[in-house]
Amino acid sequence: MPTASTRSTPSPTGLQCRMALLGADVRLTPHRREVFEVLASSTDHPTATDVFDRVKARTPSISLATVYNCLEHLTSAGLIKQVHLERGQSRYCANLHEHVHFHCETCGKVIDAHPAADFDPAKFWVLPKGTKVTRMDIAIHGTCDACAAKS
Amino acid sequence: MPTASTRSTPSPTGLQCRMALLGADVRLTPHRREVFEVLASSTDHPTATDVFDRVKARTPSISLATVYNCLEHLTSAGLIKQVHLERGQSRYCANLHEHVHFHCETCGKVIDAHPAADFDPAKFWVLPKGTKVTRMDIAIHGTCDACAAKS
DNA sequence: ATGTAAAATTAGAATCATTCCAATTCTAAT
DNA sequence: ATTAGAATTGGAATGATTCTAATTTTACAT
Ligand SMILES: [Mn+2]
Ligand SMILES: [Mn+2]
Ligand SMILES: [Zn+2]
Ligand SMILES: [Zn+2]
Repeated sequence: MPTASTRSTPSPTGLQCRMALLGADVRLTPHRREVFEVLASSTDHPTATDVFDRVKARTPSISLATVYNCLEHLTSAGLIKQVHLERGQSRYCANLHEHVHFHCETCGKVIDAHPAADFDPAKFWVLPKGTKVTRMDIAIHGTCDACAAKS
Repeated sequence: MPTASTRSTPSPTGLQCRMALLGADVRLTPHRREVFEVLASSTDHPTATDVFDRVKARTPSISLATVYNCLEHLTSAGLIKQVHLERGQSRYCANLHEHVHFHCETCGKVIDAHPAADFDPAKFWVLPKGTKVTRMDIAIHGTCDACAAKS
């Protein structure tokens, strides 16, 4: 008869699926789980302190240093993505599908934008022969629907 | 007969042409000229302290605060561009042609990459109806020709 | 030329996201 | 139960950038 200490986790989390899928090996501590859960249930690309505040609601003892640490480990394992806009604080994103970020310069909202079906990015810019491209970082700036409507 | 203090500037600088072209109005102080000259003769996207060091060679009395100030004024007049790569220090670029930046992750070099002739960026990502795009920020990461050859 | 107000320049202090550090606590395997 | 390695913690350190308040320079009117 399973006791509290031996019961298995309630259900495979998105995190576990993700780890299996990616063959990532990070120790899955309770804190890292919490940080991931917060991020996976956010669509607004929170900063480290945003994540800190949200995790704190459920785990008041966690420290900001640990949040930074968790975000760093989850990121380098490829389980989440770090997002940079201009020189603002780093934001984090749990969406692993190929996508870019739209930033509304009026309200500050950051939303995901996915590439159209027929999109091959590498061929649109002229690079010196021999250059190897590994990754592109694309941010689109403008005004979101709601803000555009207001003006 | 023109004296040293009244003689006109030797020749229209790139900066003056640029100002006329853009209808920009910034006071053209000697420091701002120097900062612009340094940038216009660089292809490596120097940081503020890089610019500081280079200007200092010709004008040893200039301060870092002034360099930041000049870069800020030139940027907001649209005479130069500020460049952001990940969370590194801001870099600056005097190339006003539409272009993106290639960053070699091995040697750190940053080079300009211009769009292919038939390029219309706005249509490649799916954005919510009503979104207005004003600008895109694109960085390409990888290995430059020289570094790729070495490995 | 001289005086005046606005703008530029300066050194140094302040800011603030992030990283580092050293001490403590937790975890997993023996 | 021991023990080594990893995670967590609070607080200090870092470093690019911005701010401040004093000084100097500039543009313009007298
Ligand atoms: Mn995203
Ligand atoms: Mn450039
Ligand atoms: Zn908006
Ligand atoms: Zn290189």
